[in-house]
Amino acid sequence: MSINITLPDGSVKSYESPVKPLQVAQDISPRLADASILAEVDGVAVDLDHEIVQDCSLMLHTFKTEQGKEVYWHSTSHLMAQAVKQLFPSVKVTIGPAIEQGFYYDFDRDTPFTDEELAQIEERMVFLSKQNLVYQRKELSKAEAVEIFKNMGEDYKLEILAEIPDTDVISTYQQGDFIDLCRGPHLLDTGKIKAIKLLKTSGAYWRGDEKNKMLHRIYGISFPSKKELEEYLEFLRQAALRDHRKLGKDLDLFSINDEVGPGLVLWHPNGAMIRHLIESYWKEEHLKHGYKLVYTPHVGRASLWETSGHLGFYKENMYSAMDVEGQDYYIKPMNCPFHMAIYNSNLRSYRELPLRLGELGTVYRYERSGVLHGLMRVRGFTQDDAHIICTPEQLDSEVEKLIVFALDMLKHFGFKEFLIYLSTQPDASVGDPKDWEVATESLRRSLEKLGLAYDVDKGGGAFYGPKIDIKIKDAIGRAWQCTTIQFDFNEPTRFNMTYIGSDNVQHRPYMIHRAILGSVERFFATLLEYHGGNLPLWLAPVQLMILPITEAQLDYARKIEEQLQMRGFRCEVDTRNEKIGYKVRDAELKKIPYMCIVGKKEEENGTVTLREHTVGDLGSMSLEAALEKLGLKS
RNA sequence: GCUCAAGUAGCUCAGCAGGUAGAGCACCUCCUUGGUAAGGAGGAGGUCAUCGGUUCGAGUCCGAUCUUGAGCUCCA
Repeated sequence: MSINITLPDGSVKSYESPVKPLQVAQDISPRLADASILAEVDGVAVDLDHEIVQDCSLMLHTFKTEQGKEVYWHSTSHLMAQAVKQLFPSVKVTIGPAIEQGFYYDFDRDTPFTDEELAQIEERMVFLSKQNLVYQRKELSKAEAVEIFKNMGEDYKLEILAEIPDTDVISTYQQGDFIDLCRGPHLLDTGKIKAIKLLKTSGAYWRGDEKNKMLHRIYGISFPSKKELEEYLEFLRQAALRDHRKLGKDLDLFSINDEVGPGLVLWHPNGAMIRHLIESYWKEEHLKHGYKLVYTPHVGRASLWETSGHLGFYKENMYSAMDVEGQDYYIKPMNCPFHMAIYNSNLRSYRELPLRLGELGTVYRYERSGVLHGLMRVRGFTQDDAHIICTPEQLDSEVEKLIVFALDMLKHFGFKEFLIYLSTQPDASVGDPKDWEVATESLRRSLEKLGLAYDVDKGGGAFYGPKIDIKIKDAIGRAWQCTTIQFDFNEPTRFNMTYIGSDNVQHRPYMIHRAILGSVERFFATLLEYHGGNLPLWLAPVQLMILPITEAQLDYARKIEEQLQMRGFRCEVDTRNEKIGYKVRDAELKKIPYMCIVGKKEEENGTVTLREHTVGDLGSMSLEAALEKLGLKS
């Protein structure tokens, strides 16, 4: 009898007796064996010492793959739990999964972990990793597992066990004196974990439910080499430099003021200029794409919000009512009811559809104080909102056009990587199941037709319709949701929206609620972080700073300024009585894309010397030549 | 909202066994008129988040409130 193992490249290795993935790796190359973390046998993740007894396909994962990292970090979280239990025996362990970047483990104890304790734990982890403790898998019955964790007094593990069917086989992993309930797989031994860093602590509710006890969470990360850890820590430092809150302060773009109120943004002149440029571009593009721009009020009567349903399903996000001559008015958390009202202001014909109503609409939502975050999460923000009202026949082409429009617009701002999600019907939802089917399929068809890769978020749609979300990938890998394309089966019915078809009969239109940038605030923040504050020329609030060498060139500098302004460039003259090096440094720190240096030589020759931000001197040239250079970049 | 941490000059931060508040940068004035990332001198600027308490005396200790940060939960 021989066992044939098919490798990912299609080649087959044969063995005469049962074999472990580690041995197969060893036979391919010792380096692979050393780097391997787990194996996938016929698509099932297993430990490297799992015995293969029959023909199968085999794939080995190293730290390079997602699964490899996940297992590596998961094993490290066990190591951390072991260290914590050794140092603080009275602490109870709960759960400790791998996350996107690293891992965490939640512990139950009275006080949070201090920085000193963190260092202590880290030290113990390093000590334990050097012991090369083997992660031993054991399979047992539920009753046996309950017995073990009961003796250990690990109540949380018992709670998890209680939810597992009695007949299931339970697995535990033990390294040294530490045993944990775990499905696995895991690393072979703790020695594989070479570089460890515990990053931060925080509170976390047991099972993520705020009614439960607050546990103490420790976040950490680990790598197979010190070098990789160093690189990661450097990456974190770079991320901090790109934080839009820091850039916003450094570049004087916006502020949030205590007295004005948390989550309410003040746009300073430079930030406002960038926003103006974004919005102008947005409006132009929407007009080109057949949208009609509208403006709507910031408040509306209670009855409007009753009709729309917001007072029913969105009330906890709305500010309390204000009294106007005995009537309740609410500040708007969304723009849609107003757009619906515009639609309903006339009897509509199918000839008018699709009707695309767009607005940069400022909305106010109550956000719990703990969730506010710079411009990413605020209480007053402007959505680049639009509602597309169309006939069922127009649905596909509208969705398709919309996706293309959204991606084109995001690309224009420099973004290159996108994550696309299709969210389907949740358990609790309104609308005809047939409509859900039609709408979801329309979304899916469009994505497929455009050849876009997407993930399905099953049951992740809004209660009123399925949606497509596009998230932008940051230069440092973080994803931020911008575009959302949502079907709405709720409001057309609630507002009794209709159109007269060619058959002279009233029909209910389809309605798509969409935002491409999402909110101007969040988009602005993402844009800033993505470019690290070095905005492309067309978005720079000041595109060019004119720097006279001495005060003698002030007049010449002003003349250059005038000519540049005439040509539509945003420029300023640094008139301060400072040396050129000082002014250059200042313009560099302000991340102004270009500098125009004018001294005696330039004035005599009627030229300018151009300098590009972060690049340096571009040499002397005529103003025309300089303009041409700038024109090409804009 | 919850847990923990923090709030000192416009910015970045120091200060403490409780004894009249400090630096650098930025700002203002003067000197310097200079060639691509900081020339020099001087000056002004703070009810140490707010309110209350302990104390002869509080930026420093205690409490409450507000705000910020890291998370949890929730979302554009």
